[in-house]
Amino acid sequence: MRPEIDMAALGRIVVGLNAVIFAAGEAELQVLVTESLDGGQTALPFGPFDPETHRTFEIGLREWVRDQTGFELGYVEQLYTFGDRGREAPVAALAGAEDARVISVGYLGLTPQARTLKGDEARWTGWSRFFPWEDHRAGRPPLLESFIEPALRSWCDEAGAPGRRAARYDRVRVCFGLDGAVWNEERALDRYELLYEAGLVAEAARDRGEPGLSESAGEPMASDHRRILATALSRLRGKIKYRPVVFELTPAEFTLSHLQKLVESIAGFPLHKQNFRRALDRAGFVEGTGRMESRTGGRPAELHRFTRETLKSGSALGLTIPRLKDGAS
Amino acid sequence: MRPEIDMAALGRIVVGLNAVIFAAGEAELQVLVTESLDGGQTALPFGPFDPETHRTFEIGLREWVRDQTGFELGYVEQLYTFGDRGREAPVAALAGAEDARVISVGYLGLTPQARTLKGDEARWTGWSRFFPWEDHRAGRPPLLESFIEPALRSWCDEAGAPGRRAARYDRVRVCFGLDGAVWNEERALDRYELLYEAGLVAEAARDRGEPGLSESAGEPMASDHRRILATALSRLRGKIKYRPVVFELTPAEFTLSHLQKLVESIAGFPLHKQNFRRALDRAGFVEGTGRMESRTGGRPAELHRFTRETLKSGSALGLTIPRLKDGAS
DNA sequence: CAACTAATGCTCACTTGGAGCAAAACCGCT
DNA sequence: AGCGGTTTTGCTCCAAGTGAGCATTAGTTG
Repeated sequence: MRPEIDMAALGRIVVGLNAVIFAAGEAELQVLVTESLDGGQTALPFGPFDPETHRTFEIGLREWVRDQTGFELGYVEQLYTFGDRGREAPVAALAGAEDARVISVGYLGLTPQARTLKGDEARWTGWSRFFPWEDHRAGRPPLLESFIEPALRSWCDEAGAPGRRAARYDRVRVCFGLDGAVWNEERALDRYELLYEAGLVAEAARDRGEPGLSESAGEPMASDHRRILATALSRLRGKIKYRPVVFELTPAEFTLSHLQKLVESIAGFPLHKQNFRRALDRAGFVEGTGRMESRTGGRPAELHRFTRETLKSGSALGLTIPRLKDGAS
Repeated sequence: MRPEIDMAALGRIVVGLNAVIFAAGEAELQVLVTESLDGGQTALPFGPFDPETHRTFEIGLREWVRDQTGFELGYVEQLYTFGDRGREAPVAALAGAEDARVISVGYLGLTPQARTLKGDEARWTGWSRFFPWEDHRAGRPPLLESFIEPALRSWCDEAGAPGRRAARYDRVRVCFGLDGAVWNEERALDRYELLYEAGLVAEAARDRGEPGLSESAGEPMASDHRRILATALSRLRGKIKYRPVVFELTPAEFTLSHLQKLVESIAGFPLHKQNFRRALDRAGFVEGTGRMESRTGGRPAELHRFTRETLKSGSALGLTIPRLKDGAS
C-alpha cells in the first residue's frame, strides 16, 4: 500500500482554473464567456494556477477574475477537476509546453448582476444557447421532438447486441424523460454527455477529427468547456433546492416575481406562483420591506429582501430516510 | 480576458490521487486506511497520478487500487481537489521534489464487502474512530457534552468583537444542532472544519507547529486526510438520499434489516424500521427473492435484492420548488 | 371609467412522513 | 409440547407538505 513514488519521473502537469460565472440577467440566467485562446470558439474564462503565488485555488481564481473582468466574485464553489487526456492541446501549445498535461479545476461562481466588463473579449450571454434542449419554460423545446429524440433513438438501434441497445435506450429514457419517465432538470450533465456520446453535439465530431455534423444540438464551445458548463448548470439546479444560493444572484431587494423568474430560468421550467410563495413563506427566506415597485402592468409588487437568519435545518429526499427523533430503534 | 500564459514559468506541480474507499462491515461502515508515507500516522491510500500512462484520473485510480489492494473498485466518484499550500511536505520530500506543489484529487469509492487485502499495510477500520461525534446511533455521543460543546462555546467567547463572537456561535449552533437547532448529519465536513478552526482536533495544533493538545476529538490522520474523509462522509450521507448508492455497498442479496443497519451506520442515527420499509416499497428499490435467512433470534427475514429498473424520477427538498406539470405559468 | 394585468389570499384533495399497535414466525428452554 | 423472547411484517392514525385552482385586490392603460 505504500507506493514507491518517483515523482521526478512523472510527466509534466499544468493546472488551470476554469470558471463558470453566472449572473442574473433580464429574462435569463447569464454566463460569462470569452473567445478561445486559438480564437474562433466560444470558451469559458480560463486562468492558469500558479503554485508559486497562489496559496489556494480559490484565491487564485478570485484574483484572475478580478484582474480580467474588473469585478469581485461573490459565491464560489469548486465543481469538478477535469483531467482527461486530449483536452489540453490548444492551451499547451500556446504555452510552449506541448508535452504538458493540462488539468483544470472547474469552479462555479455567482454574482448578483451581469456587470459591465473591463475588457471587450468577455461577454455575458444566456446559457440556453448552449443547451436549448434544457429550457422548458415555454413547454418542451421543439428541438427535442424534431431532432434529438429521433436521433437518439436511432443511436440506440445502432448498438450491436440487443443488450447494449436496451442499455442505451434506458439511459436515453431516464435522461430525456421519454416514454413515461420524468424529465429531471438536474440531469443536465448526463444529457450533455449522452448527446456527446451519441455524436449529436459538434464537439463530438471535432474531438474525433471527423467532419462537422450536418445538424447538431446547441452552440459548441472550445475544448470540453460545454461539459464544464453543463456540470455547473446541474450543480446549480441541484443546489438551489437545498441551499439558499439563489440569493447570491438576486440584488439586495427584489419582487417575488423577479425571484420566481430567476429560479425558473435556472431550473428551466415554470413554477406555480402561489405555491412558490407559500414555500418561501414557510422556509422564512424572505421578508417584505414596506416599499413597492410599480412595474409595467398590473398591481405593484412589494419589494422583499433575503433574511439570512431563519436558515432552517434542512434535510432531504430521495431514498427517504425516516429519521427517528430519539435514540430508540 | 485572454491571459498571457507563460506556463513554463509556473512552479512545478505534482498530482496525487487520494481514495476514500468504503465497504460494508459487520456493524459499521468500514474505510480503507494505511500508514502515512513517513510512518506513524494513519492515512488514506494515496497514489501518484502519472499523466504519461493514465488517460483519465479514474483509470489511474482504479489501477493503483487494484495493484495495491488486489481488488477491483465498484462505484467511483470524484470528491474534491485539494490544493492548499502546506499539505505537501511529506510526500514531496519523499519524492525528492521539495519544490513541488502537491495537489490531490480525492475520490470516493464504494465496494460491497470489506475484502481481505493483498498487502499488510492497508486495513479496514470503522469510520467513527475518526469522527466519534458523528455517531448518534446510540443517542447523542457523550463526547459532545463532555468536551466538544463546552470547548466550542469558550472558543466563541474568545473571539474579540461581539459581532465575531455571534458569527462563531451561529456556526457552532447550526453545525452541532445546539440550542434548538437540528443536527444535520450531512454537515459532517462543516463540523470537522469548525473543530479544526477551533483547534479541537490534533491536526490543528500539528499544522501550526504547536505542541499536542491535552484533549482532542477523534483520532487524527496524516496531512489533511481527515478532512478528505469528512468530505467523503458528507457526500455519501447526502448522496444516499437521492441516488441509490447504498446498493453499491450491499451484497447481491440482503435482508431489509441488514440494509437498514447499513444505512444507519452511514447516516449515523437510528431509523424507524417500519417507515424505512414503507419508503423502500414506495421507491420500488428492492424486491423479495423467495429465500429466507434464519438469523440468530427471531422470525426469519426474507432476502431481498436491488431492482435496478424502477429507478423512479427523483426530485428534492430545500428551497422547495413547486414544479408545474405543464407549460402554463 | 372600463378593461386588463399582476399580486395576493384562501380552499381542497391527495401524498408523505413520524409513530405506534398487533399478529406472525422462529429459537431455546423447560 | 408449551412458553417467553425476539424480530419480521402488516396496518392504522394523524399532522404536514404539495399540486392546483378560484376569488379578490390594486395598480396601469386607453
